[in-house]
Amino acid sequence: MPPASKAKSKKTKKKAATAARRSVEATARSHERTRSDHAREIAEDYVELIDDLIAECGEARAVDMAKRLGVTQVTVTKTIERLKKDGWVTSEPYRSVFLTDKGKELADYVRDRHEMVLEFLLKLGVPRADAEADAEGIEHHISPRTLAAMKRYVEG
Amino acid sequence: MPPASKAKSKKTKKKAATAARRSVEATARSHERTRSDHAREIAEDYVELIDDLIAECGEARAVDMAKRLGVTQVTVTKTIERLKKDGWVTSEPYRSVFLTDKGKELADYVRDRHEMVLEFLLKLGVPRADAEADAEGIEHHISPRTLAAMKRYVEG
DNA sequence: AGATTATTTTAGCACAAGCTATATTTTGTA
DNA sequence: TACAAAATATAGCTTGTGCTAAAATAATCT
Repeated sequence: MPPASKAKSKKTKKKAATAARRSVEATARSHERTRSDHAREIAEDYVELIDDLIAECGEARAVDMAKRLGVTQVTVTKTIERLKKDGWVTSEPYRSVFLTDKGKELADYVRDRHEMVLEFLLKLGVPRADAEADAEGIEHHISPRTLAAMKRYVEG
Repeated sequence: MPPASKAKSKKTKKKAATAARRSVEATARSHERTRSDHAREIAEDYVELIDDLIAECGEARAVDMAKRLGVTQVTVTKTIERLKKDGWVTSEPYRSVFLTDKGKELADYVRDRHEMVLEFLLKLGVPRADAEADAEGIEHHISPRTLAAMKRYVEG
């Protein structure tokens, strides 16, 4: 549990400074992003997983996705419906799931980004277990420019 | 739009390698985390904002929170109810919102982490606008150990 | 082929976060 | 002090992601 309850003095001044530094509009904008991008994050996770499963097993079946994602197969099916609606995947009843071209593109991008973030954290000195866990969480929020900066750090 | 459609060759081998490297259990575990931590993220955002508003305006009112978060006041009210239920804040009808001790602790932790992540990205060479946007997204997923590594980088 | 097993679908529920429209309460001012 | 404006609350809807239980379909194995 992070909140370690220490270092609570002389905070007030810092607070005001922080708040003043960024415009209200910018704050609202980024929070808007945060809020509604949850669906996009899930799409990214699914699409990457589907691509993995096709590479490993030759096909992506709901039951395997459910196992890997730690959810029920019903949840997978429903989400797949959404992804289909949004043009990331295709699937026929009782058949496995395939990526559209758009979906493949996303999967490739997501995988590269994931690997880069992980490498970056490792090189930064984060223990492997934490690095893997954090990479899962933060990968969705890494902009192309931040990704580029990470690449420079890893390669440089 | 990130997926840039290039570099799609010789991916297949890499995919299998990636998938094999991490255990199925570990993957499921982290996805579980991803899924249900959305509520925690929102709590962190609200708590930090409430703390900011109290520091700036003397009190945290729903209408100001709504403005900053880019949502309606109704949404704020409902979320505040949830936060109250979870012990982060207190509030009386038609009055402003206050943090519990637990809420203050969280706010302090979150603010420090946010500032560290932002400083880190800036030092890494990410342009300010991107750094600020990305910090909002990734801050919730930074474990204490990754935070420590960032601190070392910034200070070292 | 037929029965069993595995998988997928359907139906129906909960909860969180979003919205609009409307009612209520507080606040500020003529 | 009463009235208008501002803020908050309530009612009721949507969407997305969870769940369980039960029905339908596909696969498998004598």
